[in-house]
Amino acid sequence: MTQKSGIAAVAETAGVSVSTVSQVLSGNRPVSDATRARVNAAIAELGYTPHPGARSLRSRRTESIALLVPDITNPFYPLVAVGMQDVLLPAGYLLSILDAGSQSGTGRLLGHVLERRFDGIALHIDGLSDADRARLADSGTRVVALGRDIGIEGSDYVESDDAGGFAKLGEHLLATGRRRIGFIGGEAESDPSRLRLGGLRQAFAAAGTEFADAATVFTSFTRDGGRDGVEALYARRDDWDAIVCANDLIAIGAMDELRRRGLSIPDDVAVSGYDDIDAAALVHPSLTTVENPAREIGRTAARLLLTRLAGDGDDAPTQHITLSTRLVVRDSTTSPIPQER
Amino acid sequence: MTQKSGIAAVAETAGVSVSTVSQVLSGNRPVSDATRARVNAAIAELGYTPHPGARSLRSRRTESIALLVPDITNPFYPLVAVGMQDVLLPAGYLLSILDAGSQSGTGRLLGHVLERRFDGIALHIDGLSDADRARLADSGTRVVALGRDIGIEGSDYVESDDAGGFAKLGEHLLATGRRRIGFIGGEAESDPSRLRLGGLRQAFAAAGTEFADAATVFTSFTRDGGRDGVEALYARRDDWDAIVCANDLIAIGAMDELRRRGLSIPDDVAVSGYDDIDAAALVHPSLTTVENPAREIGRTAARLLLTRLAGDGDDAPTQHITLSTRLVVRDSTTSPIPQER
DNA sequence: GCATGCACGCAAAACGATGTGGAAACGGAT
DNA sequence: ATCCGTTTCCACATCGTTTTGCGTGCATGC
Repeated sequence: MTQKSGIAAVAETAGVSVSTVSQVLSGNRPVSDATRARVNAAIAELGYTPHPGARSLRSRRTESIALLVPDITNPFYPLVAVGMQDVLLPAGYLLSILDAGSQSGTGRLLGHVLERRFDGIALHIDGLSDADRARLADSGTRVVALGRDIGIEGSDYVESDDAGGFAKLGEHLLATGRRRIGFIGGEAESDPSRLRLGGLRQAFAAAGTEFADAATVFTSFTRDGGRDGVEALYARRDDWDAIVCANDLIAIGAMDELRRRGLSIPDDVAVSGYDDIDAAALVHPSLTTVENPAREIGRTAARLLLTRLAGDGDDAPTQHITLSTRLVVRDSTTSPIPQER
Repeated sequence: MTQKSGIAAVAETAGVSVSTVSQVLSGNRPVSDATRARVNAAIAELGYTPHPGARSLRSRRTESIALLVPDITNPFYPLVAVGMQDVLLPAGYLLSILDAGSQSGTGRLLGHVLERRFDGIALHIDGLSDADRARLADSGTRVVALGRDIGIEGSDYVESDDAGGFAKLGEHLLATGRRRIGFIGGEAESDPSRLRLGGLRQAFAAAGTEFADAATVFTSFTRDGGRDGVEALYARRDDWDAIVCANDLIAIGAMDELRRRGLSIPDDVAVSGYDDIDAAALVHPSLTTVENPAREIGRTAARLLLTRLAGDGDDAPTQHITLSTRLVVRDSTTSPIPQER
């Protein structure tokens, strides 16, 4: 008893060759029904599982995909993950969610991720350094970007219509008489923050309304960021009548801080967010926000990756998909000031 | 130009043998400083990354660990993940978060996970079927269970002192005069639900107080579960003065449904949760709950796994760590009924 | 000057799969 | 019976590492 292991053991108990077992497994070549049955019986009997290392060594594929997010405790990202999994699992891929811990943690984690040779990587990262971009590009790994273009040759991306959503938000603020608007963005000058602010400006421009130029501060996409943002804004002036935040977590943090300062929401100042995470409907007052179709973003990204992985070609042109967003008006912006002209 | 790839290419440009390169990489054998320097230079020049498949093929290790959770959109789990990552990343392990989608999704995902041959698996799963338990056990993979014992030989587990937390909660309810208490648990008869309920009963027993035997219903650990739970409870009787929920999501769902029925919280009925997720402080009224040290659970679990993986022995006895919990009293249980005796 | 011991490197054998070129077996047509 | 085309299976090379067991060359102790 030579105690073979792996596929060799299966081959032995089935009384066939190693390659035949492999054929049965992969279906790459036809195998007679009788042999196939014997092989399958042997596999079941031994409880055999192919070794993924050996397999990927030959096939250069791992059948697994990574989702790299800046902060898994932001409830937006788990939804994206679930969306991706909706599509990937049925296709036989395993999705690994990797948490960079923060925007700046990306670089550290990227090394680990590339080493693992995932077949594809979905990135929801705002500030990608040039060095990291280069590492990604010549790793040859398929990349799909979420939320913004990542600037890598041949990598598709899917985003939400941030500008459109904020334009609708702008109209709404306008209609309720808000004029002195502060904006709290996420990590330094990140594209999403700018895009969102742009939509807002555009709405005011379209209405030809005078617009006390939105003061903007950049912090981080967290509750703490929201608190800091409010402090920074009120250090400049204290007559804001609306504070627009680049995501819901910031908005919730901002509300904490505004309340601490004795301001009433929405009577003194309106607050709005972005994403429409569950908590947006739970806070008091409930938060006006723009719905960001997280799960659909995940699904779409996964489909883009699968398409690229299947037709293993760089042939197809880069795809860029924009999902529409929806304004969700709640209490944090509604009640006041229908006057002024 | 034979165009070697991988370690062989590195060996060639450094002018050493393949094994020497491997030695430099792993540090398993001493290498002279001069050679080490040349090898490292070659590695940098070629941008070489070891192939993880080939590596794991020989070494039988993947340096990656999986965390399997029932529902990644429950904010409790991302915190656990972050805690694990705190410990694992510095140790050179990559953590993959895998979402089973639901308690029942576990089995489906488990196959995928075992195929991938992670070095270790952290499981936060309540109802593990016997078949799955068997698969896990004879996969030989190191397993650490979170929240409860998983019943696998040699697998450690870390849990929170659920019963203790609920005992404190019980005293609190008692002190505020609550007597007719309903309990909404998670997935059918799951251990955590029972444990938590047990702590509650114990507190009442200790006080020698008459206790309208807690009616219990089991649904799922989600907001929807909370709504269903309230419906089920009120189908039995309608004079509850407190509803204790097995986690915060259930509690939040329950509050939605109670409010829909025109009941006032906490005046008509008190509501409590478990976990102390962010949302617990955000809902209105803010939710009394028991703090579950998610991040610390993650850290502890990771340490247990690492210990097992390092001293590759089944020698050490099974470890069982209980983390203490803390009652967090907020508005959802406080105001009313300090009378009666 | 000769055995002895160290420090370094190397060659070669795994590890467990995939996949290609052929060989054997089998029929059907001539 | 011979020939030819299919079908079905196998041997073998290959993927990129890790890991032993051995050579070297050099300083050391006598």
